Amino acid sequence: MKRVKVSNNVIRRLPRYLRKLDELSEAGVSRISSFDLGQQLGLTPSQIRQDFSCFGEFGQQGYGYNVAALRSSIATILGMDRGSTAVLVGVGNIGRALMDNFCFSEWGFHLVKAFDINPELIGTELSGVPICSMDELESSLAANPVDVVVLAVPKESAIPVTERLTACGIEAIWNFTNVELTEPDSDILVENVHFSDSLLSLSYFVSERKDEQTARAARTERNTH
Amino acid sequence: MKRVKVSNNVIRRLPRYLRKLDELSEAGVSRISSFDLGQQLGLTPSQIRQDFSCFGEFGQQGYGYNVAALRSSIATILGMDRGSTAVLVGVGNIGRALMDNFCFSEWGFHLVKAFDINPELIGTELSGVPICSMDELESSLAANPVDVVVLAVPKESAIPVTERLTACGIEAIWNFTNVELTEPDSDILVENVHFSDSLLSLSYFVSERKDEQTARAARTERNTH
DNA sequence: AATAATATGTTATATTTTTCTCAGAACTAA
DNA sequence: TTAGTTCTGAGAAAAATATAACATATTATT
Repeated sequence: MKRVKVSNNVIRRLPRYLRKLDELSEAGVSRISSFDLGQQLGLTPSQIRQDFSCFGEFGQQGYGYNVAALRSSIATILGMDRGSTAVLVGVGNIGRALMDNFCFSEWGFHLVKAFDINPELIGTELSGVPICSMDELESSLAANPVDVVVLAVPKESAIPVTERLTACGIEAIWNFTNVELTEPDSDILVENVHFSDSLLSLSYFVSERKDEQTARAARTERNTH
Repeated sequence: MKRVKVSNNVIRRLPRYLRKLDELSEAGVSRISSFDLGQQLGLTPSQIRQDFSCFGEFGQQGYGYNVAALRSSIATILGMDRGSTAVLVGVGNIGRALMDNFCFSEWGFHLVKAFDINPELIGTELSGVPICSMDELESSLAANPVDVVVLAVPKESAIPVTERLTACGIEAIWNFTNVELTEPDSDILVENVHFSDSLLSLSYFVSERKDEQTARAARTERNTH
C-alpha cells in the first residue's frame, strides 16, 4: 500500500465508502462501478476513482470494483486489521452508552479497560470491560500501552485529564467532551465528536432553508397582488 | 445579515468559533484579534477574517473583535435564537444519554417530546421530557410540527422510521444511527453523527503515524550499522 | 471472432478554498 | 494633536480539491 500524504477530505470519505460497501455486501451486491457508487453516495464517479487511486488500483476496466475486495482494502487502509487497543476514561452517561452500544471490535478496536472516579463503579465490569480507579491510570497505561484513549469525562476534567494522558505519552484521543483539546504545541492526535457542533451546523442549514422559503413566499405574495 | 451561499467548510467552523468565544468570555477576555483567535484554534488570521466577512463586518480596525458581540452574531447566524424545537425518536442508550446529558437549550433548541416503543418507558418522563408511544408519532408531529428530529433508533429501524418522518414532512434529521440516510431524491436535511466514521478516521491517522515512526526507526537502524 | 459497450486510472482542466498583500480606519501614547 | 502601531476587510495570488476528458483494458453481444 502506498503511503503518500493524502488529503483529509479523502480520509473522511473512506469510512463512508466502507459503510456503503458493507451495506451492498449485505444486500448481495458483489460488484459495483464508480458511477453507481457515486449515485448512492451523492459523489461524482471521478472523485471516487480519484480517491481510491491515492492508495492503489482496486478496480478493473470494464468491470468495476469487487465489493468484498474493495471493502477489505479500505479496511486495511483505515488500519482496521491492526488490532488497535483502547481504554475509556470516564464512565458517565456517554461512556456507558459507548460501552453498551458501540461495537469497538466491529471497527478493529479492542476496548481493554475503563477508568472512573466513582467508587461504586470501580472493580465492576460493564459489557465485559473492567472498570478501574483513575488513580491507576498512569501505572496501567505504562504497563499496558494503548493506541487510543476514549475521553468521556465531564467538561471540567477534560483539560487536567488530557494533561495526565499527554504525560503518559498517549498518542491519540477520541474526544467526546465538548472542549477544544488541540493545543498548538502538543503533537497528540485528537479526533473530536462534538455533538453541539453537529447540531449547530444543522441549525444553520435549517435556518437557511427557512429564510429561503420565507423569501420565496414573499415573492409569490407580491406577484399575485 | 447577508444570505449568500456560504461554503460548508465555513459553516462547520462557526460552531468552533462559538465555543472558543464562550471559553474566552468565561476567562474574562473581552476583545480578541483574528491573529490571537487563529493561534488558539490553529487557523490563519486570514481565514478567520474571510470566514466572518461572509456574513458582515464584525470587527474594528486597530481593535479586533468584541468577544461578546461576535459570539452573539455567530449565534444568530447559526440560528440559535430562533427557538427551534426538536423531538427525540428512540430512547435507547444513546437517546437516554442525550436526554440526560446534552443541554439542548444551551444551543437554542427545545426538546419537547420523545418517542419509543418500550411500554415501560411510554408515559414516563426523562429530564422533564415526556416519552410517548411511536404510534402517536404522526399525529403528534402533525399537531405540533418540530424543526428537527433526533433519530436514535436501532440500526434496523432507521430506514422505516425515516420514511415515516419524510411522509410527515419533517425537514431535518439529526441522525445518530450508523446508517446512510441521505437519499438522492429526498430533499430532507440530514446531519450525521457517525461515531464509527470518526473512530476510523482517527484509526487512519494513528496507523499513518505508526508507519512513519517505523520507517524512521528502520532508517536510523540502517545508518548506525 | 469481431464489434460495441463498459468502466478504470491517469492526465488535464476547472473550481473552490485558503493564504497573501495592502490600503486605510481606529486605537494608543506622548 | 500627532505619529506610530495595530488590525480589519477586500481584492489578488496561490494552493488545494473536484470534475472532465481520454487512452486503454475488460466484458458483453452479435
